[in-house]
Amino acid sequence: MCGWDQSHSATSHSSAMLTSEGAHAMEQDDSHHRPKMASAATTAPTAGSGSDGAETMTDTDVDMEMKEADMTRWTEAEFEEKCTYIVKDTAWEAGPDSDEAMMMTTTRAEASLPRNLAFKHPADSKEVVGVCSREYIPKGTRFGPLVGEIYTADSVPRDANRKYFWRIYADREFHHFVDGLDETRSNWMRYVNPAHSAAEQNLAACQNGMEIYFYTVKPIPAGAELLVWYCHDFARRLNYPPSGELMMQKLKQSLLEVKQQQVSSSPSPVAVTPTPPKREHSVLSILRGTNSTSSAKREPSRPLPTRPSRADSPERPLYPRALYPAFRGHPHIPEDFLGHKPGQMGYPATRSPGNQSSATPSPSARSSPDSSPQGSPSGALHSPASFYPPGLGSYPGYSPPSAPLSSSFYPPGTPYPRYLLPHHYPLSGGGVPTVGGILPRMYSLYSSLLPTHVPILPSDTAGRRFLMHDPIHPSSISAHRDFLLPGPTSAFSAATSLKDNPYPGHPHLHEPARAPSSGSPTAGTAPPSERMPTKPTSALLGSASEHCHDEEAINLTKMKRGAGSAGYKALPYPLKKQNGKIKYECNVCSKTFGQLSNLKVHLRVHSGERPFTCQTCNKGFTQLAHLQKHFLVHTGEKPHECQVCHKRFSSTSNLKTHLRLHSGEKPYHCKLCPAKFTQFVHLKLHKRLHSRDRPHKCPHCHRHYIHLCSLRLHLKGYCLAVSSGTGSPAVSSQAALEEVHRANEEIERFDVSEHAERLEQLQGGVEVEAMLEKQVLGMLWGETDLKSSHFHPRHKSDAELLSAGYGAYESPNETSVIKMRRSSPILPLPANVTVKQESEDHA
DNA sequence: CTGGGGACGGGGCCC
DNA sequence: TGGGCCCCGTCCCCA
Repeated sequence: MCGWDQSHSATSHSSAMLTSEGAHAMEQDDSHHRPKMASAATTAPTAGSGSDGAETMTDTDVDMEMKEADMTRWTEAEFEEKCTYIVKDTAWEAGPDSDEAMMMTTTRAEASLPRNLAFKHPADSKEVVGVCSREYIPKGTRFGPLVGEIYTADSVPRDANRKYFWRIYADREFHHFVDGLDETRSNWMRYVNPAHSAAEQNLAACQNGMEIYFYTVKPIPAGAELLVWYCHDFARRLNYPPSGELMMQKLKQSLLEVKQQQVSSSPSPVAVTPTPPKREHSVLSILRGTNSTSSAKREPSRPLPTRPSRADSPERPLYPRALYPAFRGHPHIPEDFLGHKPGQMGYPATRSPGNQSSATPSPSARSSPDSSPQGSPSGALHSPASFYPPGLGSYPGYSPPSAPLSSSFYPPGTPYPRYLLPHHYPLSGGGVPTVGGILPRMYSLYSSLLPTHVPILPSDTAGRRFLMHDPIHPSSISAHRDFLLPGPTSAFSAATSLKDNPYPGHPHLHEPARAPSSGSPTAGTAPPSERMPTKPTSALLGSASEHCHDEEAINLTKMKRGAGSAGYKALPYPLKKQNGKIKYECNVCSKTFGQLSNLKVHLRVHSGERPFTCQTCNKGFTQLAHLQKHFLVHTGEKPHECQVCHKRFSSTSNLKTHLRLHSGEKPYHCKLCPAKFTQFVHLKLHKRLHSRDRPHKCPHCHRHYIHLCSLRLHLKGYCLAVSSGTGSPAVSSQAALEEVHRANEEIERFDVSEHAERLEQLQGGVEVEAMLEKQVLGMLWGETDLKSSHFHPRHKSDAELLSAGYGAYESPNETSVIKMRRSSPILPLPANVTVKQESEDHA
C-alpha cells in the first residue's frame, strides 16, 4: 500500500493538499475568532480559564480518559503535558538556503521525515501523497513542530500561495503564519493528510506554544497512514466538528445543499458534477472563476482583502498535497459548521486547488494579520454564498471552490477544481485519492456530492512555537517543553518537560510545560497539571502525581510516595566524610554516593521501585533516562551513527562496542590463552572452554586443571581449602587471600599454556614442579612489590630468584601489575593497546 | 563457539 | 535537590 520509497520528488506538493487556502479561511481575523474562542471556552477549558477549564471535566471523566487513554477530548495543553514520546524531525543537514539543499534530490520537507515514518507514494510516482508509519507508534507520541516559512501579517508576500498556511496565535491574537508550501523550508508534516473520520484519525493537531504539533491519539500500527485532525480543543476553538467524521457529515450536508442550489441556480451544472480532478488551474482561469463566482462572503470582520490575484504560481499545482486542508477554506462548509469565520483559525491548508485564492493574497491581508492573508476577494471566487458561510466566502483564497463555484473557474469537466482530486494523485485502491488526506478520501466517498475538494482540515491550528523552529536546532526556538527523546534521528522522547537539546539526537528534557501563555487559548488554558494524561509519563509522574487522574500516574505516585521511597526515606542515611566530602551511604549495601540524589536513585535498586513506566509495554524503569532509551525499542529510533560504516545504534554503548570492530580493539583478553574479545560477555563464554576437559580436579576446592603438574602446584600450598588448615601460605589477611588467588590464576594460565604441555612431558618430578612453582610465583611476585606482599610462599627465596624473569611468562611490555595480570603470558600485549581489566571472578 | 548487536541497569556528573 | 545526560557494564539473542 504505501510506498516506502523514500525518494521524493520535489513535485510532491503538486498533489492536492489541503490547501491552506482552506487555511485562508482559517486565517481570518482574530476578532472573529475571539468570540468563538470564548464560546469554546464554555465547553472546554481555554487559556485563561485556568483551572476552571479543568473543572469542566469531572473526575470520572478524567478517570475514564485515563483508563482508556481517550485523547479525543484532551486540550492542547493536555497533549503537551501528557505526551509521553517525542519524535523530532530528522536533522536537516543542509541549510534551507544552501545550494546543497537546493541541489539535493530530496527536499527539506522530505528529508525531515522521522525515521519511523515513511512517505506514501502512488505506485507510479515519487510524489508524496501521504505519510505512513514504518513501525508501531504508541499513543501519546508527539511529532513536530510544523516547520515552514514564517510570515507576519506584514511580511506575507503578496503573491503567497496560502495553501499551506497555518496560523499561529498568541494569546488569542493572530501572531504569524507558518507556510509549509516551500518544501525546501518546511518539514514533512506538510504531507500528512487529514482524517475523514474519528475512526481513522490517529493524529491530533495542536498548537503548543507558538508551534504546531501532531500527537498520536491512538497507537499507529506499522504501515498505517498518519491522518490528522484537530484536537478536540482546537476543533472547538475553530468551531469545527471534533472529528473528521462529523465534519464530513456537515460537509456532506452542505454539499447537498449546494447541489440543490446549484440545481436551481447554478449556472453551470458542471459544477455539480464532479469531474475528474484536474490538475492545476491557471491563475487566470482561477481568477476568472472568481470573478464569475459569487463573491464569496467575506469575512465580516476583515476588510476584504483584495488579494491580488496571484494565483499560485504556475508551477505549483493547485492541489498540493494537502497537508491540512482548511476546512474553512472549504467553500461548502457551512459557517455554522465552521463556526468561526473563515480565516480565524488557521486550518491546515486545504487541499483545495483553490488555493487559488490563496494564490492571491489580498493586499489587505498583508495589512491585517488576521484576515488577511487570505485574501479574499477574489474571493469572489465563486463560492456560492450559500456554500460559504459568511466569512468563508470572503476568502477567495480558499476558494470556495469548487463545484458550486463558478464554473468559469473550472472549465467544464472540472467542476470543482478545488474539490477535484489532484490529478497528481492516482486514485489509490478504490479510486480514492490518497492525496490529501482527509479531503481526498472524503472526496472519494462523497465524490458524487462533492465538488471535490473541500478542504477539510483547518490549516492552522495554533502553533506557537513554530516560529522559526529549526528542526535541527529546535532549541533555538525553544518550546517550553520538549520532550523526551528526540533526536535528530531519534524520534521519541519521553514526555517530560524538556530543555532544548543541543544534540539533535537527544531529547530535550524540559520542565513540564506549563500552559503556554501565548499559545492557543486552549493550550494556554488548561493547567497541565490539572489533568493527568491517561498515561502518566514518567516525566509526568512528578507533577502528575498531584492531580493525576491517570491510573498509572496514580500508581506511580503511590509508589513514589508510598512504598518505594517512603521506606527508604524513612531510613536514616549515614553520612560519612571522605576527604572532607560528605558521602551518602546506602543503608542496604553500604555503597556511598557523593550526592544524595544519586543515593536516592540508587535506593530504587533495592526497593524495586520503578516509577517510570513505558506506556507501550508497561515495563518499569528506575530512571527516566532509561525509559527514554527504552522507548527507542518501540520507535526503532537509532540516534547514534557509526561514522565509519554509518550503521546506527540505539545507544552510545552499543555504538562504542561496534566501533571496536573498526578499530580492531579487543580489550577483553583471556588470561588463559591468547584469545581476545571486543565484548566482555564473549570472554566469559570463551573462558568456559577452559573449564572443560580438566580431569585433574583439586579434591579440596573447585579448581581443576588440564595438567597434573598444575594440580600439584596448586596443592603445594595454594589451595585455600587446604592451606587454611596447613597454614602453608601465610594467608593471614585479605591481601594474602588476594595474592593466593592471583597465584592460582597464574597456575591456571600456566595450565593452559603450551609450557604446561611441555613440562608434563618432561616427566619432571619434583624438580620440574619446583621450577614451575618458581616460575609461576616468580611471575606473580615479580609484578608486585614483594616488599608489600602479604603472602609469602614457602619458597619465597625461589620466587625472588626467579622474579627477574623467566621464560615464557616474561613479558617485556608488562611493566605494571595491571598489565601483567591482564596480558597473556604467552602473547604480551602491545604497549599501546588498552586492556580492560578482566574480572577475576569471571568465568 | 565466536562475533555482533540489542536492551537495560547502575551510577556519576552537571545543571 | 532533582532531573537530565552520559558512560560503563552486563545479559541475552542471533547468525
